[in-house]
Amino acid sequence: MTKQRAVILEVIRSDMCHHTADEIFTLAKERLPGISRATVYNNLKALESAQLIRRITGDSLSDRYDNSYVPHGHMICEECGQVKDFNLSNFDKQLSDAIGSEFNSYELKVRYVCDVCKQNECAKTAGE
Amino acid sequence: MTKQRAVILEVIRSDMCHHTADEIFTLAKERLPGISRATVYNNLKALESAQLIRRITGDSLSDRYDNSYVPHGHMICEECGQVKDFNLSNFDKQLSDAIGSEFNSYELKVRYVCDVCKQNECAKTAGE
DNA sequence: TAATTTTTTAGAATTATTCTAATTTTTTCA
DNA sequence: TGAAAAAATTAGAATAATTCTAAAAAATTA
Repeated sequence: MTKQRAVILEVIRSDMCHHTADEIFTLAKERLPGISRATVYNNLKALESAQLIRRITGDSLSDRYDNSYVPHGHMICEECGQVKDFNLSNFDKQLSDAIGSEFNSYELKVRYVCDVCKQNECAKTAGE
Repeated sequence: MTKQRAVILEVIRSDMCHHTADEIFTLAKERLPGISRATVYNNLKALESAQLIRRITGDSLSDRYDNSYVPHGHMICEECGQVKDFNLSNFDKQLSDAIGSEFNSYELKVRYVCDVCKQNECAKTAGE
């Protein structure tokens, strides 16, 4: 665990946001000005192999990183892009039944419009 | 519906594979040698907006396209990369309950090892 | 401490995708 | 039908995320 790796992990754990590699690079740079982009990418990979974080793909152009390795759902607001976590009870069992096999992990993303944006939408529509 | 768009849609519908944009470009080129990459990308977007196909993100570096717009699960073998479809019954209800809101779509990917690869793995292990 | 291994760094290279501007095709409707 | 307008296509340049490379630095081992 080098100091670069420690800082990267701290950045990811410091809030509930699901940051992109580039955001993590920027945040890590505040504490370790000399850090290089390649180091961030290398360590994100290493941390995922070590099951300390989880990569979540496909929300935007760039991948994001979750501070928990345990699979769970992500709900993504289509208006503001905010990502929240959620859980389904007994989902592992349900999933292995459905695919007829054990599995290693899953990724579940739901696209919706969050309450705040829903209100704004109504406001916008009403104003027209 | 231009002839380029028709060919792209045919390519996607011609088999059960979930092709990448680049594969679709190559396959479309066989039938329409002058077709351009930009046309493929433009039309994949247009076809998705028209709800005729669905983009699936994050399986590999490049996005893939599904010949059905209706959300369903994808099970991805971690060894050979093959993608299969699967369904969960009553999943829509379960999902909206879990997130406490209606949603627009979801994406569910399960990583596992398919039967064929599982056997090969055993064979490999046994041979060592 | 010396030797070896691992990590980091800066920047080049690669890959997927988007953008641009010119051209072609399609559509509209007089 | 045919001129005008709108939409789609093309080739290639531009962009953005990520990976690669080779040299330097740091950490580990003996």
